[in-house]
Amino acid sequence: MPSMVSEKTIERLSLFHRLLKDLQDDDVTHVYSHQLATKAGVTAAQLRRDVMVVGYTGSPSKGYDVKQLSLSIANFFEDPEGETAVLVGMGNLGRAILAYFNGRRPKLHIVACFDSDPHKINRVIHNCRCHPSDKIGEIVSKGEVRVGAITVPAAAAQKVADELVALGIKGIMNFAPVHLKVPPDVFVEGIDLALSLEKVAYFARQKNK
Amino acid sequence: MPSMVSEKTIERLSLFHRLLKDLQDDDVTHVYSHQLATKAGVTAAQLRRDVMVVGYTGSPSKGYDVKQLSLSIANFFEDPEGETAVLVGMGNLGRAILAYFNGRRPKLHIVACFDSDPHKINRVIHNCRCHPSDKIGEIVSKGEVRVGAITVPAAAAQKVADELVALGIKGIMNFAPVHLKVPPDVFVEGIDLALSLEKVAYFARQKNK
DNA sequence: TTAACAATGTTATTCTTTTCACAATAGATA
DNA sequence: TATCTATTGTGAAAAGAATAACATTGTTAA
Repeated sequence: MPSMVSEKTIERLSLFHRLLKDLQDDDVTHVYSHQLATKAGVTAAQLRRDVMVVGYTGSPSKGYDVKQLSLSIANFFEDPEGETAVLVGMGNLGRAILAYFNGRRPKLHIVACFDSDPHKINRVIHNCRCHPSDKIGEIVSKGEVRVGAITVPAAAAQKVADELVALGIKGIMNFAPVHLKVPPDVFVEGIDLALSLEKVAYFARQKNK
Repeated sequence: MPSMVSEKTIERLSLFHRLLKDLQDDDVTHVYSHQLATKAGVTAAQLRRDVMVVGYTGSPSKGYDVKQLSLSIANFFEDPEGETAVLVGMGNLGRAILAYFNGRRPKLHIVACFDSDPHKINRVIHNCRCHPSDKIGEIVSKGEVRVGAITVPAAAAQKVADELVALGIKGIMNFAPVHLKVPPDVFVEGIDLALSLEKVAYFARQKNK
């Protein structure tokens, strides 16, 4: 792979991809950068710059061909058949995440989930049987899954992360409010709801003065 | 108010604040920038730079006084008694968010929640009675609440946002996968789980090559 | 008392990301 | 066909964020 594409750009491309799919559903065939940009909440210049990295090029008069650009982005992302993932931590948040992803279009499918609470073991929640947390290594074979989500309490998160890494997982969505230490070949996206809320509250206070 | 502090800095300060409270619970009285930085997953230089904005200054030999710095950050954030918020959308995610915030330390408390599904109306979930979505304006008086969370389907999100804005809300956590159009005096934090996951999957693929 | 040390506060530098600006271009119009 | 218009692709400039560097300072120890 040539150059490293920034996280921000990947996020936006993913967003554009979704919007383009929506447009396709509405049988729209062409779209201008500023139209798509408005939907995405970014500037047209930014969008064009992002589109550069996928190599697709539009027409000055017709704008972008919706289908072609969508295909180009998908091709850039190169995820063939839908990805699979595991989820550890079947609390309120874990179950919601599970429902969120396994409910809608099965782009990504959570194939196994885990919890340390014996009461939850073997219960089937949203098409997913719950296994004991300490059996991850036995149930999921190494290299089988590339993505994991952690929705356990903060105190248990690092241990879970270590196990996932040992399993060969290369990408982690971490909902636990702690910084995870992982090897450099593992990508961690931290989603800290309490922090986000704190931020919103701060700027909300700022705004009404 | 003097200068505008960046979102990133606010996030990190909030994180430091949390870590400092944990340290206080463990009766730690002093901490060095590099120690705290390690826990937070940032560099010491960055931490020191962030701490500058709150005006507190540590000692070259003892480092930071945990209690004092914590207080300084709290003071900088200037949220007096705990903030209140409303939540719209009592689906899986909405309920999880509700449990997440109303369960733990009641820094922020969700005081009212709403859903358009008649079956959910008047049910009490996690200490919160569910009201009809179209009655927000009647139940919450204008200016009473500054923060709102949106966990409704994408198609309904903008309408809900408009109502919240009319209510005088200045900060929104938006979990719906759409860009919200709001006046410039309203802050929106978009939390798009599908997008985050897409990003994690992308980098996971990148990492194992 | 003074020198050595280790950590801070802050300035300067580097790096990254966004915005600006405009030449190049494809189609529409006369 | 030639001209006009609106949009793209992209280099250059600007803005923003992270890192590095270092003078300053309080404490310890000889």
